Amino acid sequence: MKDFKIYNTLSGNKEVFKPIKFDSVKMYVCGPTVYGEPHLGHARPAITFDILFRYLKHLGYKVRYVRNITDVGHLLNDADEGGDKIGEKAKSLQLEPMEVAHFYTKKYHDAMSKLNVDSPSIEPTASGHIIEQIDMINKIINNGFAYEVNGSVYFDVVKYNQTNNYGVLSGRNIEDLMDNTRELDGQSDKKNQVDFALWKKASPEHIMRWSSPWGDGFPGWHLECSTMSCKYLGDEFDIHGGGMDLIFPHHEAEIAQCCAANKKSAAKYWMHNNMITIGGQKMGKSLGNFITLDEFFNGSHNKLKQAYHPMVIRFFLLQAHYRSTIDFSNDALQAAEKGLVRLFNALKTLNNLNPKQHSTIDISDFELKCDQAMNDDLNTPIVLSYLFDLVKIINSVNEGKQDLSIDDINKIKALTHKYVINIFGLSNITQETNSDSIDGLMKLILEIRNTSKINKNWETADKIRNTLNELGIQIKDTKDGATWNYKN
RNA sequence: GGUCGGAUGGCCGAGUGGCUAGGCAGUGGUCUGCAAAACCAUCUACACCGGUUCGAAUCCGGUUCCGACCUCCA
Repeated sequence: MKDFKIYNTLSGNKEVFKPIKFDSVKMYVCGPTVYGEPHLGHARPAITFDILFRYLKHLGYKVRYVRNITDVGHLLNDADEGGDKIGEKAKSLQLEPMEVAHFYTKKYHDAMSKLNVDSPSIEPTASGHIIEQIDMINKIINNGFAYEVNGSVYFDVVKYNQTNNYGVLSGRNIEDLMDNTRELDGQSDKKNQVDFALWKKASPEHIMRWSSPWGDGFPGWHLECSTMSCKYLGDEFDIHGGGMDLIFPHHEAEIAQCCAANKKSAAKYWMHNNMITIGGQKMGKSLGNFITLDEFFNGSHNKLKQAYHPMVIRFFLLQAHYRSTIDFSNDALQAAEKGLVRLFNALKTLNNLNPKQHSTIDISDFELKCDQAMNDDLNTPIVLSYLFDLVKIINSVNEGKQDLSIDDINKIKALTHKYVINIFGLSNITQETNSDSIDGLMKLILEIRNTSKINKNWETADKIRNTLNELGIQIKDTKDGATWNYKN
């Protein structure tokens, strides 16, 4: 437990993880804005931090994991007007904004559930914490780090930076930011371009709005995470996670808000997953190449050659380290699918191995090696490589080329269950039959085929094999007779 | 333009100053009436140019290319 290292964006180094309270961990991860179909980009942080959540629990910590739902329509463009995503969607569909948010929240939950992402401990919504956000704004104003103009409230970054470091996380310095920030393309109420909104006055046509001491409006787009993490995890908590694209400005602003309000910088460890690409290209709304999770699951996108089981996507993501970019392509996904099937076939084989008196192969250090890989900043691809070494061993034993004792078989069972099922959250994608009548039918058909084979009636035997194949059922002739399974 | 990261074999993707990552594909084999499946074995590598070192894919410098953020995004 003491050797668990994670990469902290704050320091730029791997650090030994030490929770603030010895036996419990408090973590916060930025969740989705629910205005559109959940897509591949949502899967990466969800799965990365699901693995972390599971691993921390496995290490024996009590974990409180908070992941928000952003259901407040923040401005598309912080500079001035521009619509908000949820509001725009609601207008175009002629729906109440909360109908839009609810619809996509449900879709997100469905997709996460298919990916076997565990539900976090708390999943708060931004709209449910308007009062808390207003309170936090007041704190920041009272501490002198925010100002009100025309019904909007802005964070005074320049003033904040005199006593704090705006840029601790992202490594930016304020002078560069001042130089680089674009010319205002409209009149802005902000004192400086680097300032960001804590509260925005709602224009008459803005449909998502709440009343506040500064008039009708809506909270700024960095505030909810600061507010909700403080509310449920305290002013100081252990881990804050999210995608790398959020480092600046979102997480930088969160730190500033928390310091300005509470004089404490919120999280001790900041963890960021890298992005995904599709065919080597960044996936993004603006590029129009994003593929929704549903499209992956049913193969309906024109860039996909087939449907991919959610577990294939999960497995595929685990084959890369979370801080590397990962490229999605049909070739890579098909490779992952085969690898996943092979892994689970071996686990099935493992249950039927004949133990011998002594093992001819030493498996004693596999668990240690797996643990070490996980402790090294969640190196899931290395763990998988060890698991595939075990696959090879299991198959060799099954072939009679190696022996394993009952003790060692049980050790392997425990180890694979711990990693494959509990920590990685994978499951078998091969369809198992669940119908007695199908089982009986197949048994009959295979018997008839076997009789044909004995009688050297190849025509009938092959017809059975080929027809079943066309129906999606694969016959496998083995030494011990024929078996069958559904093709994926 | 500023800040940061990357370039690994046919594809994906780890890693590291000397010791085979792994998956998929390919090739060879086992099995089979034939095939498929399954299993076993195995080939292809570290962008380019210099430097440090007994030794570099791994460290340092330079070059080229790619990407991320700076603007909504996971």
